[in-house]
Amino acid sequence: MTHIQKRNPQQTRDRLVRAALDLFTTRGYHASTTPEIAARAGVAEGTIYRHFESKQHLLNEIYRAAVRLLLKAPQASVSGSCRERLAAVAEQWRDVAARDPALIKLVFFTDLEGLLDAKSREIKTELTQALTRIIASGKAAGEVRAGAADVWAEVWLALTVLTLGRIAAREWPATAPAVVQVRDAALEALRVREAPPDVRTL
Amino acid sequence: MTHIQKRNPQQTRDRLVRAALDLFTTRGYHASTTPEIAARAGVAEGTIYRHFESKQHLLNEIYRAAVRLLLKAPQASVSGSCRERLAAVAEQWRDVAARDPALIKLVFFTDLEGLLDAKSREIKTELTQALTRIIASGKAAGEVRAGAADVWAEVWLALTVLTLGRIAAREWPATAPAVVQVRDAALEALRVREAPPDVRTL
Amino acid sequence: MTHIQKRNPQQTRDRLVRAALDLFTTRGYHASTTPEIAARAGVAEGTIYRHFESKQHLLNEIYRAAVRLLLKAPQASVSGSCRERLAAVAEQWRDVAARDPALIKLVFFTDLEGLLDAKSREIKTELTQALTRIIASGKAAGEVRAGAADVWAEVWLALTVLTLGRIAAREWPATAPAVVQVRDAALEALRVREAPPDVRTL
Amino acid sequence: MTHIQKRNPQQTRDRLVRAALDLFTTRGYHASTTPEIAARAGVAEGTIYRHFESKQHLLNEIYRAAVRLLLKAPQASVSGSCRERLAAVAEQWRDVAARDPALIKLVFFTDLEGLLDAKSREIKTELTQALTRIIASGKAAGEVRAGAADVWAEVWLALTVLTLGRIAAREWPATAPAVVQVRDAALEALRVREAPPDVRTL
DNA sequence: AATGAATGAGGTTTCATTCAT
DNA sequence: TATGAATGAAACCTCATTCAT
Repeated sequence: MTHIQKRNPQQTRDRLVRAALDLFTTRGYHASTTPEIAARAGVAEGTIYRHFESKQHLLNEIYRAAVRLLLKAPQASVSGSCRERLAAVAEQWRDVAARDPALIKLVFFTDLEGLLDAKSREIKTELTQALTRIIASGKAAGEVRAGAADVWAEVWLALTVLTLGRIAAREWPATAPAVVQVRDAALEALRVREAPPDVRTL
Repeated sequence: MTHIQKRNPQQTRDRLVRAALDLFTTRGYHASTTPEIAARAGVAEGTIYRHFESKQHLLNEIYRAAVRLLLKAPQASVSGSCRERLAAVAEQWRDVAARDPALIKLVFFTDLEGLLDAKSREIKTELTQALTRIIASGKAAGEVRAGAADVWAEVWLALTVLTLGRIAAREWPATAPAVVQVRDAALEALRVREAPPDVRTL
Repeated sequence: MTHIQKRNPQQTRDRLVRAALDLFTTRGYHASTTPEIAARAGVAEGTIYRHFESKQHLLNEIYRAAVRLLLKAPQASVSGSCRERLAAVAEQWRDVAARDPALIKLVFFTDLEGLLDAKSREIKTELTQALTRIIASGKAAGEVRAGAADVWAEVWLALTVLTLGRIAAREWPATAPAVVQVRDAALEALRVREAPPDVRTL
Repeated sequence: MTHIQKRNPQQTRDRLVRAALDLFTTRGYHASTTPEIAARAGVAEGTIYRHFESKQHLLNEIYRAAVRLLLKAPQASVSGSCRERLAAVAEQWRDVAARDPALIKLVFFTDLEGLLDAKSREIKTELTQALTRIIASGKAAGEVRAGAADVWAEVWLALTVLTLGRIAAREWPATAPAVVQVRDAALEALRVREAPPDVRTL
């Protein structure tokens, strides 16, 4: 009667993560049911609970993994001018959006109000903080227009996310003219310049 | 035994709309139950269905009313330079955000994936179209930087919405420096200038 | 599709209480499922939750009602000798056992470990306390053998409950010789005598 | 990858029995899950089913072992007066209660309604029968008050079990005054006397 | 004999909706 | 129009049991 599939447990977990990610980002969290998730992963419903404490824990684990992936970009980009560093982050994120749109949708386009736990909320703020640090250093170097660094971070993020959303939705290819238009608009908004010649070296 | 409240039917409907709006924008649609909505409106559960076909119809009616309200701003602003018109729209929307934050949250910050009907999706596109028209006219007048008008509309909207969200969340007062910073950034991004002197008039 | 039964809500509640009482005392709490309870009450499963917060609350409400009923006996019996008062309690409880065996089974023969809430545990101790008070007054009057009153209460209760169980199980009629045998054994165990003549009156 | 513990199979079985006994008597049968039992026994979930057909079989085997142990006392006590024999049984059972409270709890204080199989129910009746035989012989010798022997057996058992419960729960030490009080009350209830002088021997 | 991932029936509970009053 | 008890499908989750390893 019972047909037990033997599989590498990591494999099962991965299938569940993928199924949940896809459903959460298309239907939303509440509209994605555990039977659906299990069916899409090709496992029994109970199997979900051998790998995750609850549906909400499943969401949070996926969410944190996604944010952690996005955090790599600003964390890796430590050298170069502010402009170059922001460009590097945007480029890597566009790659993610093209390769795995669901990740982008989960982090930036899914309403997770009241579903994220403390750890998830914390890592989420790290994202804006990482951007704020890049811009703050750019300000110190005179590359950025006057204004609060965290606000500039939000401005840049809002416009970058606009692009990511279209790429993730396959509405814009990653190389569309609109992508360049928005990217330049973001830099223009902050008036991020190349580092000016260092006066002291003269 | 049953205690029937005699009330102006419009009043009852309004109370339901307000209750639903508040709940949808704080808890989200799925997490807001019809018993809760009725309780907050001070009516019986069944009363909802005297005024709305279903919970989803209720949402759509509220949504359309909200978008219609926001549409007033671009539709009213028919004269003046592009810069002036955008400024007028932003100002009116900031007023809305300060006065009735839930409206802003519903339209711009609530995930309504799969819940909106055709009519709602249609009126939503009217919003960006109205903005696009303003910018297109600005482009014709040479006030806006090169680039697709609908993309500029999205850029301006993304930054304006960023501000509205903070105002609606009571995180920024409508007159905060950050509001000015973002507003100017948006205009700078599009490089929206005052109308240049009309050569033909010389 | 849906067929809504209109009934007096109190009636529905009573039917649920009766169904749950019967099932809890025959199958046990855990083995009685909510579908079974609803079916036996002739209502839909969801109806349970309009009347009780949860299955466990349902149990506790029934439990307290049962104990409250049993408490009436010792509370009513305020006058007379200790022997008479205990006899009165036993008689009333035997009536309950004959009339509504499930009540007796729930209070004395169902394992409710970990299922009773604080209020229920509290009212349960009132039962032994009420008995202890009767015996303590008997001791003061010299009607009861030496020994801790609360222990005598437990002894009397153990033997009375033995009888109640058989009556409730319909194994003994309320008037069986065994009932008399155990009742007298209980009184003998405590050596509950009629009140001796009050020396002071001589 | 799988780590197989090599152990004496009897040892594994014993660990499972102990774990189940402990859990069944603290949480109850239904509230004790097989994963919990396995965890407490330090074995894998599946291992339970190498030693027992099912959870219910496990319960029944434990139950019968427990009753068998308790049966030793009345079966061993074949000589002496009725009073002495009952005293011997009680003493041995008090030892069990002090040494292994779970056994006492399982047999006398756990609701096993609907869980015991025919064999278990049968051995359980042997317990009262053994007591009944002791009392019947006492009656024949004129040591016990008039009344049905099986009822006296139940009376004596009810009071003895009262004591065992308190000892098992560590609420009374085995030598508490209350223990003596209840023991004597039981004997008094039956009016178990020392054997009267045998008239025929005069 | 032992493992433990997988199963799936079935548990409790929620909630949008209905309809007799 | 309003009520609110009733409905029942369906949600999330548990857990005794199986079986490939």
